[in-house]
Amino acid sequence: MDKRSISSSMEDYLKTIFELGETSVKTQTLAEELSVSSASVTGMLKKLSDLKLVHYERYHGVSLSKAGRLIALETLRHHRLIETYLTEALGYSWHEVHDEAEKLEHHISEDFEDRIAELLGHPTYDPHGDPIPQRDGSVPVSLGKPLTEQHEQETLVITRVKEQKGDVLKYLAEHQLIPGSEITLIQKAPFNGPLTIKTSRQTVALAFELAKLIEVERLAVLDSSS
Amino acid sequence: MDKRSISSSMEDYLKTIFELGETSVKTQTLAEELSVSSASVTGMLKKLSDLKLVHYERYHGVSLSKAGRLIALETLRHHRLIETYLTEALGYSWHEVHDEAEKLEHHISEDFEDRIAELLGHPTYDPHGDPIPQRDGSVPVSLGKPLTEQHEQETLVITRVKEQKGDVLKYLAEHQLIPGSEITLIQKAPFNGPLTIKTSRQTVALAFELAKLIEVERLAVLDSSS
DNA sequence: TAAAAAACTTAGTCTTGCTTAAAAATAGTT
DNA sequence: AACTATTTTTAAGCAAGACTAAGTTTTTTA
Repeated sequence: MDKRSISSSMEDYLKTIFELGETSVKTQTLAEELSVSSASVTGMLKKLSDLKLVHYERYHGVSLSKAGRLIALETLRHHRLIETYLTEALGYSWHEVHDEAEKLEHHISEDFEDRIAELLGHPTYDPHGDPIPQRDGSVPVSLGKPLTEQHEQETLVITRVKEQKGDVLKYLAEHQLIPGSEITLIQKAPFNGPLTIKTSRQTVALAFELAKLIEVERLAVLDSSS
Repeated sequence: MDKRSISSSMEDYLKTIFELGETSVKTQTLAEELSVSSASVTGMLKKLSDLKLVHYERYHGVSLSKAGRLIALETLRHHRLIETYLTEALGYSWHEVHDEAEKLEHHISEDFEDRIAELLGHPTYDPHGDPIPQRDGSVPVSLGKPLTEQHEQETLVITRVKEQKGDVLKYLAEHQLIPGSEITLIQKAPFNGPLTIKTSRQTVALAFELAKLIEVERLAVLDSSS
């Protein structure tokens, strides 16, 4: 109940559990994601469990409780609002915002949150196309599907890029692979091989693992009525 | 040398030592200012001394080293730039900015600092009239003198209000007692009694201790040669 | 289905920054 | 100059959050 008793560290754990999926999350996965030892994760999960923020059963993974989910969403909202604000108001490039937001998300007040949300016109997606959780705990839907699941020759619009690493994002931006861009999937090499993509400017080949992180929507459905 | 090894707590100590005066600062004074026990202060001073950030002699107070002073100024620069930014860009009132800045000052990057400084036109004073240390370590001069040192009947301009408490600041703002305002010192009661002040709107009486925190400049010197 | 491998937890430490209580040094007073 | 009062420091310990090493439990594999 008392939000003041939740540390930055706890917020990071809760946020990460949320991001790793609605289903049960394993100790090791969390450890890797948070760059921390498994033993540290176990220790923290016990603490979060005592606070009723997670459902945790020894040896069997963890998932968020209702209360924990709210804190995760709040933290994620901070993160994504800050990323949006840095981009829109302070002229950051999208590959520069993650680290700054990662620190600030734990230290802004609700008042600050409200003010930047207001100033940005209550955005629903951040510069990466990630949905921004709303104050009421709802999360805007993401209609896009991974690029890897699309058919060849289809014309698509990028809706989201689920990558965090600055250098990768910089590379993608240099090739116009950002939300809103129109692309055509030229070829998918077999055995999870690279995907060849045509942008407005050029043709690029993307590793399967990277393409999986790019979500797209079909530009227009033309084969059916109207 | 490695700035990453300086904690938020250390930054607060250094900043506070700086604010408490160029001269040697006592353990107890620091303890009160930081809301911490004297024993904690002693412990931290030993650590800061090992890092060569302060000159500390047991039982005889502490002062900043050159390196410590730079960190204090950097922290103070963050604080005052953030206060200015919150006021100018996010519509905060001056009595709301302190607490927010107090948290954020430890967590913004140099990049963020540069961007907001640029956006604000490299300001030299914050909304309270406090000088904003510059990146090179210089501090803009403050020419004002405490209201308590002025003569009666003098017309003055407020240049600085050295108060932090939100409720007091709110009260002062409601009476136009903010930097830039023109006032006349009507009367100084003897024995450090209250001061009577005329603003553009009304006449107010201020406790001596509060008036001491208000710095002013004479509006114009008319008695000497052009 | 039992042995080997992998994943997870427990136990014991470390660091930071804080606390209280007791001891030591400085300052003030007569 | 000595005694008391004040200030400061030392000592011991706590809580958070991390670590390593060792011990369990679960899963995989033969």
